[in-house]
Amino acid sequence: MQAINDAMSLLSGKWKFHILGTLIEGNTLGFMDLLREIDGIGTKMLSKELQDLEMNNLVSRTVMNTKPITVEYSITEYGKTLSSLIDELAKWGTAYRKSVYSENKK
Amino acid sequence: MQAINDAMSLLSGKWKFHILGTLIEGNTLGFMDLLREIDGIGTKMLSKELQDLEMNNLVSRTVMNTKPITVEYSITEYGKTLSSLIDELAKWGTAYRKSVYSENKK
DNA sequence: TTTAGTAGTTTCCTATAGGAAACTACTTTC
DNA sequence: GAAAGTAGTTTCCTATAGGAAACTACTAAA
Repeated sequence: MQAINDAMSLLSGKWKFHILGTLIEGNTLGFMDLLREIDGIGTKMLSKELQDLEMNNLVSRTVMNTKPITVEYSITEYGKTLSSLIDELAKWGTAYRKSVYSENKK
Repeated sequence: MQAINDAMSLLSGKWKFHILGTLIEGNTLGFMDLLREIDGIGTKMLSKELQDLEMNNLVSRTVMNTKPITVEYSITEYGKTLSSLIDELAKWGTAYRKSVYSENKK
């Protein structure tokens, strides 16, 4: 059960799963891409959470030599080990949403 | 990705996964059992989180006709649909912990 | 030279999550 | 009748998570 603590210490917060999920399906995205794709997140949180994820080697950050400067975020090989977990979370969430919906129809 | 929001709205907080994991492996436990098994949790949080989980039909609460009164908490059938998710989370956490350990040995 | 795009950082604020400790209430045992 | 066990609730407090808005800094296009 301590393992759950370890996992959640990296994945806690409102946005981590979102960011990871978006990067897993989108492969590489810029800062603005993420800001647009992740509904409701602001620049401060996105920046901070990306730093967290980068520190833990779940996400890589590459500054591109372009004008204007662009930055590419992508999921690392290590980050990909979370794919099935995030898939299951999303699947469960979908099923839950459906069950609430059918409940409300009664 | 909205599905992740839905899932996390039920599972957010420091203790939900712990409680669910403990109930999945322990089957039925009393309030004091949970308090003893979940390291660090206090009565207030345990009580509040159990109420949340019960409201969402993930955990069932049964008052037993004993003296002194005892209450049995157990995972519901619906709650069991989270088993594989929690398993994977724990597995991932274990692997992560091992990788940090071997990193520190270098 | 002003506008718009890139990628953030900083400041200020508030809501809430969560902890510690004390308390209720009831019963049985010592 | 005091202590210890059941299962919580209540109060008080603080740390932090997270949001809004303004700001930096650089470049290209208009």
